[in-house]
Amino acid sequence: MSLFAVADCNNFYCSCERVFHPELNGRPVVVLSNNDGCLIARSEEAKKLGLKMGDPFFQVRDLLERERVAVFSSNYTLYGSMSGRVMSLLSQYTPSLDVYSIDEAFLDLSNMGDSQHMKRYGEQIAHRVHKATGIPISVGIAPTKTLAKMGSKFAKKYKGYHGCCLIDTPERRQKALELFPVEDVWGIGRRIARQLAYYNITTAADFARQKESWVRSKFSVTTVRTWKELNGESCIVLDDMSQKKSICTSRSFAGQGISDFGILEEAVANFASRCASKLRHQRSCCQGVTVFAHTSPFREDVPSHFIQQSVQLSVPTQDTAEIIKTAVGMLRENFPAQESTSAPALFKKAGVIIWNITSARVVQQDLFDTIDRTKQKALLEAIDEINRRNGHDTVRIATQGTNVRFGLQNAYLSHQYTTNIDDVIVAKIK
DNA sequence: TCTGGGGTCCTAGGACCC
DNA sequence: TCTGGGGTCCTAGGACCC
Repeated sequence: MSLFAVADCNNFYCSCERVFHPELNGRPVVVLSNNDGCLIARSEEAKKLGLKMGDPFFQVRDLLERERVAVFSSNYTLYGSMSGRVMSLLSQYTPSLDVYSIDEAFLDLSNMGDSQHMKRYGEQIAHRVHKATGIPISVGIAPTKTLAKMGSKFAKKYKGYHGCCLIDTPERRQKALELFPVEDVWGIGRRIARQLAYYNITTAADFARQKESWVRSKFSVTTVRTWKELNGESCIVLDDMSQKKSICTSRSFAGQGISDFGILEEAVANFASRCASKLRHQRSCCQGVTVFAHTSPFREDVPSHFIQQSVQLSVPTQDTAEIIKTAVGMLRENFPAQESTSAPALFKKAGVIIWNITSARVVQQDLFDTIDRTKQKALLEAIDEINRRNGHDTVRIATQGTNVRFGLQNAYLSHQYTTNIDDVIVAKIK
């Protein structure tokens, strides 16, 4: 009999900031996206003020000030490091840990004894993680991942669970399903929830009660799997997520946007370089490269422009220079010619995606290849090593430029408490 | 004025082949 | 006027996730 736990960090980014600002406990806190664009994390107090996920910062700024909400720019170095601490602790409680996202992981608890003891086990996990890292978490335990996710939401909502909700018996499952809105089920998004509402299906129990053939006829196999999981049949398998099948690096640009080709080219070169670096980090090569750039989708007063082009390379590569050259080449081909009469396109966001990813060990050679791949590999390894020691982009390709003119806006950035020696908190003893 | 970033899987439809 | 049938592969777009 299968049994899974999911451990979910509560309002993770906000909790990370609070670890180093304990005075913010009990107060509303929000964390902003890149460029301080919109809200991507809210503490419970902030949620109660009516602040929504994705709210544009400039629209809620007055409210934030009025309610004295603590505001932070996103600090991914800090969150990544705190996530590592949490995951490392969780791994001690299971033979098999699946890290699902920066703030969430599944623990396989199958064949680890009577499920009745698991309630206590889950509480221990929650308690230990909180005590050791300062991050509060919610644990859900059930025979399927979808039910476990449901459990973690109950554990988060009701303090009485002491951090862990166990949904093991059919009776408990039925009760939980009845109390749970179908749109909150893992795997049911806005679109499907709307269709279900049309059939008067509003709770998870309503959905679970339907016939499998009906679900199959109306939705895709993914939704059928969700339905099975709600009925206690475990069928969602997470594959290894450490080896990405596509890698994307993209940014929005602060302010008006970019109209100058040279600056956009430099940005794209840097995105391509980051992609190549992530690719080598997971010891892979890619054969597909996509570049895109577009104007703001929110502005109707200026001309909109979308650039997107992909290409398949003849030989899989992990070379920074080659990926930059490919991406920048496609950008140049598609960049709109400036007409003196009209205003230039203001590009607000751009990015590079690499795909068709394979292991670096088995690269299919091309008969007509003109590059000395062995020599190139040695060069890349040397560059990665220098950048690893001295900070990334110490050595870079000329197209990447020397100054970051499209720099991020992050006015409310906290320190690198856990990864930079100069930022480590100093304790004062009185 | 100011609206994130990075992924996965599924499906429909077109291209192409015999 | 009538214009096969079946299969595979690829891709774009949609839906979902955090």
